[in-house]
Amino acid sequence: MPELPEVETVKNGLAPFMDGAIIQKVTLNRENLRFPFPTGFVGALEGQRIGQLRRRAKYVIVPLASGQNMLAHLGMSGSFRINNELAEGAARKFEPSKAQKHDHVIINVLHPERGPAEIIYNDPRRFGYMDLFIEEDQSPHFMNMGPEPLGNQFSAQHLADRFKGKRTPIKSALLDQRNVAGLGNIYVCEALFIAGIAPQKQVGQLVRANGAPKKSLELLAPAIVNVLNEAIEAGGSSLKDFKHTDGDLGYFQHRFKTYDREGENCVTDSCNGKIARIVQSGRSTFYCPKCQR
DNA sequence: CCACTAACCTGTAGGC
DNA sequence: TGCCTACAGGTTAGTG
Repeated sequence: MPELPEVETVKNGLAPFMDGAIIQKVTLNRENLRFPFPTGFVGALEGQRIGQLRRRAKYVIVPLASGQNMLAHLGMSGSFRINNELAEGAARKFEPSKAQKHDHVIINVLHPERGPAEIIYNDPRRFGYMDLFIEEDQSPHFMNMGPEPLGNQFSAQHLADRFKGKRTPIKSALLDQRNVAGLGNIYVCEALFIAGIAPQKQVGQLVRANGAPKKSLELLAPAIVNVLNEAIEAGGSSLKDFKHTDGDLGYFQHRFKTYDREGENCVTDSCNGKIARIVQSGRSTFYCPKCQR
């Protein structure tokens, strides 16, 4: 599930309980998720004071006083939930939460203001994973990764540089984390709709001979930024009060213009087209064949 | 290097 | 109710 906006929301939901807290105990209910936990994983975490949580692409990063960082990728179905006495509906005195199916990791933290909490990672499909790293640019997870779409390294020109002379369909190119980090199936469909670009369009066709981005590519970069920012805002509104984060972090409702709307009317006023679904490199693409060329 | 497929794993929705 | 198939928000190993 989680793409950049969801991971940002998860990070923001965890931060009030984890930033500045001490990790008291880490429980692994199995020895691997998608990959084995790294050797010494529990020892590297227990006893550490946590710095300020951050996000890179679809990873939540937990900095530790030791200089190491823990990272978590939620895969398709990963989520965190928080058990803390401040959370709505929780017992007044902190007590361990009832175990649920697919709870794989439990991190007990003690926060100086919010007291003890359990941070529980649940992941039915186990496509998620956790790892440790010291330097971000030396970690294999980040080494070849493209820029943050919400950072200042990202622009239409950056995409033009990556796309020049290539014949990859734009849909696949935007899912490729080396071009731009953090996009997934939903927000790629949404951004292409906003920019009016057909998902099959070959990326080289969006670049002029002199290497400058064509008009539609100029529209795409801000479309990506806007789609992500709006989704983050929608997720953020569900977190306004951390007392309501008792449930899962990782899933929130958002209205999409194309995603999962096969056969429905295009939302563009002047368009009488219907949203189509095609399959590109094994994944569903939703788009309006009339608006997107 | 490029483009595509299969694979990882479990749950759920829909057809019959 | 049950059985079967298709599909799900991500990544990566392998193929040609």
